[in-house]
Amino acid sequence: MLVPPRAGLTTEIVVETAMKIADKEGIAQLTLFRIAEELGVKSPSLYEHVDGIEGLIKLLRLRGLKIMAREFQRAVIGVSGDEAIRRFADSFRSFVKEHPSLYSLTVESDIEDDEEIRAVAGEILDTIYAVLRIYGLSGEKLIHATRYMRSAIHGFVSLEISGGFGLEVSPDESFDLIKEVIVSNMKNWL
Amino acid sequence: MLVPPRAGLTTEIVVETAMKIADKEGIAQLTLFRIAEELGVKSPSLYEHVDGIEGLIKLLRLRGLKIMAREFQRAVIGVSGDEAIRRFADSFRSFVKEHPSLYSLTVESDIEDDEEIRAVAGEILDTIYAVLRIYGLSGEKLIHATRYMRSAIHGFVSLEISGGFGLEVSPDESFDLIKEVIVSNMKNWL
DNA sequence: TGTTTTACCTAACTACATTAGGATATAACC
DNA sequence: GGTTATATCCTAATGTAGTTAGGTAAAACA
Repeated sequence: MLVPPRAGLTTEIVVETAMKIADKEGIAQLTLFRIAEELGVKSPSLYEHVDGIEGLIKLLRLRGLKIMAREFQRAVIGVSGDEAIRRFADSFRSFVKEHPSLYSLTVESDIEDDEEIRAVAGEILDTIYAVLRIYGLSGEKLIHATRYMRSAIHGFVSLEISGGFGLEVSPDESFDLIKEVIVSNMKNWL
Repeated sequence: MLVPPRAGLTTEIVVETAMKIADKEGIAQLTLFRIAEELGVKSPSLYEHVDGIEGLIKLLRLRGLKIMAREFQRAVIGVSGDEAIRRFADSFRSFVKEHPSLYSLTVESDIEDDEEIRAVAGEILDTIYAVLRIYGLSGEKLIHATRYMRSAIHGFVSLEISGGFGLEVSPDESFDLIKEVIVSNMKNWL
């Protein structure tokens, strides 16, 4: 049959499709109508698989955090110290460039009560902690240093994807410098 | 008359009201209907004063940038060097806490073709340049250093307002440390 | 004072999210 | 294999928001 009587959707397929639309066409284009069209069904049918647009966005947020957690862990496996920081920063930036909309969703956590989301976010934090503990950081110092590193990297990539930097001067070079600044700050944290 | 026949609106009043709603109730509540209700008119009437929701948001973005430009300039008047950096950072954070929604609008510039917006954004950059030139920075070094400082401060405050930090460890203390890290980095920029 | 302009209105249209209820393919079971 | 049950899809209809068209009366002006 050219048009199968059932599309054979799953929550997984809907989330995957939503992710592609969000990252390729922007978050504004992410409507149930648009997703349904892409999947060859009508928008009310999606309610069988996701809990409305709100529920879908929660799933996207979780998906984004899971990908980040995985990529960050892979990035720092087998390395430590300065090189681990550089690889973490690079994998962070790569993720954001590949999934700009997904990333923006992961930031808008808004007092997240979802247990699973909290767990994956905790995994990401643990990866950072593992990297920074090599520098002798622990306790509150570790927390402050982590906040600093997250701020600098998140700040850079979020300004970058929203077009906040001019392009006459190379953003790659700026990012390289920022990585080195972070590295040197960790070597003798206040 | 209890109900005046004309509300006597101006673009200014509409923008001001929109700003209050956005910052107090969140960007999601910022609808023409909500603004009209607040002003005692019907939503189509707003089209006399602003160019739809899109035009209103552009005005809000401009308004946000103008306030920022003014506050940052005032913050660093009469001081220079380390203290100027600290005051800039503090006024940045204060603005974002007071106008979280307005701030988020200023970040989503998206290849802004608006000449006025570009001009005000340039003013803000000039203030930062003026502060950092004291450290002997110029040319590309100045650009890189500026990007670093913006990234760290923007990163911190945007993570902070979106609830990205736990509260067991004081965010104020983290921010104080970040300011000192930035100061020391400027003293011997790479 | 008469005329024009402006600021508001109602009515109506579009887009999107959502719910209710129905049809049938697919799966489960006998 | 035939019957039943469930799940997946549908159409129809509702609510909210943005927007446009066109009307009316207040305000500005000459």
